[in-house]
Amino acid sequence: MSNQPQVLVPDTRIRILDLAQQLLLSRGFNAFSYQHIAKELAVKPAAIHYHYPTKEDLGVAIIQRQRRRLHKWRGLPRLTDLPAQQQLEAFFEVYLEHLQSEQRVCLFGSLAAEFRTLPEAMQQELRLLTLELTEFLAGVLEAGRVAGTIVFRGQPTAKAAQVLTTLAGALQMARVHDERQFHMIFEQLRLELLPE
Amino acid sequence: MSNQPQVLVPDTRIRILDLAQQLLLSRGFNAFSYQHIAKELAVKPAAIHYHYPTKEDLGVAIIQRQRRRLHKWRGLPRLTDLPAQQQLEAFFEVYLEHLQSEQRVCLFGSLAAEFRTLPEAMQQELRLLTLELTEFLAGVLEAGRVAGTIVFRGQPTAKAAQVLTTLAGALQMARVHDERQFHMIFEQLRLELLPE
DNA sequence: TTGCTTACTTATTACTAAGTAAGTACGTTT
DNA sequence: AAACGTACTTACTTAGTAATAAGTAAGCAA
Repeated sequence: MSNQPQVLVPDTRIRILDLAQQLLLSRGFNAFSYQHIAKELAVKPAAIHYHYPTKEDLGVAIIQRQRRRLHKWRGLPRLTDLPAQQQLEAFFEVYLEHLQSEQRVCLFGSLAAEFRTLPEAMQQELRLLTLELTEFLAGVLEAGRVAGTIVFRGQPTAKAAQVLTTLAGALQMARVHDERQFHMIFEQLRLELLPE
Repeated sequence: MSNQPQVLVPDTRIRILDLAQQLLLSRGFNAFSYQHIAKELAVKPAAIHYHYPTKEDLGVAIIQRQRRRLHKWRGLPRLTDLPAQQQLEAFFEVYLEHLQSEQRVCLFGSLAAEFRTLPEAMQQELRLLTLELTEFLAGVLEAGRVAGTIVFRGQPTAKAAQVLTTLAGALQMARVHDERQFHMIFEQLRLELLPE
């Protein structure tokens, strides 16, 4: 019996997933390889295949983990106890973190462009992720409008889809240009949704 | 001297550029190869290298042509003679054509995701293209607000950047889901900018 | 201690990528 | 008729790609 933490070096399986996600976000799914991962983690490419037999498996695992994280986050009392406009602020905060993280793109923004080259299972997972995101955001927007703290015209679902694509697009803009472009778009969004 | 049109079969150079753009838009820059183009055009890959020595040259040529088309379109009297809100409608029309064209993505939306894997010259061209687009759209929006036909809050440049990224994101959304998603976002945009 | 599992490595297969050098067919110019 | 330029093809190199098969070292379980 040892009181040494068993996970001083985190599970290779998770380190692979973390790095793969990082590479996916910064280069796209078709522009990273098992060799990239292997080199960085100082293992052989075959070791990656051991944990994720095919690249499709790896891609699906990345999206599924993000979906699990969303489900968990969405249900956190720390979040659900907040009024709608603060839930919206918290949601925006996630995108600001994406911006800071030097990857500057979300899963949707990263995978949508090469969508047609993705394995079917990844396409399906990505569809689910965006549906769940839209559904969540639409709920927040609707509650905020009822409470009089969030302002918009039209259907909550339509507005949610618009806000989501704008945020994804704004992160892409930040990558092509710089942070200032993102903040410009971001503040425009806030100005319209949350006027004091 | 023949009165037969010299370009019954269009220049291979142009056919390559057309097909490469189509492939770029539908699969992304890293997911198409000279072999794809060669097979489709029934020539050898080396023939593509003859016209575009490197893939970077080919990519740059695609973006530059799009910039030239924008410059030309922007200056057309048929467009410049219109009032601002109809210029905006004409601009929207271009994105609706993108949607119909079965590629369902614009150059920005296609290249932003894998931006960091692109050759420097392509990055520079893409920056120029988006700057020119934003500048044009900001002008239209400002004129429309002055004329009282286009409605928005904040700076024209900020609003233009927001509209542009929303349109790009909406096309990506259409690819991941379907046309209905695009129209939802698109109508939301029109509802806000052009209320009757 | 035997058997089995986990987590790999080594070595290889089959394929695709971009790019190049040398040659050729053909129409135009001189 | 000779020379030249254009637009290719043929044949190749170099470097990567995902994936698999076979082997191994360490640990646990009966």
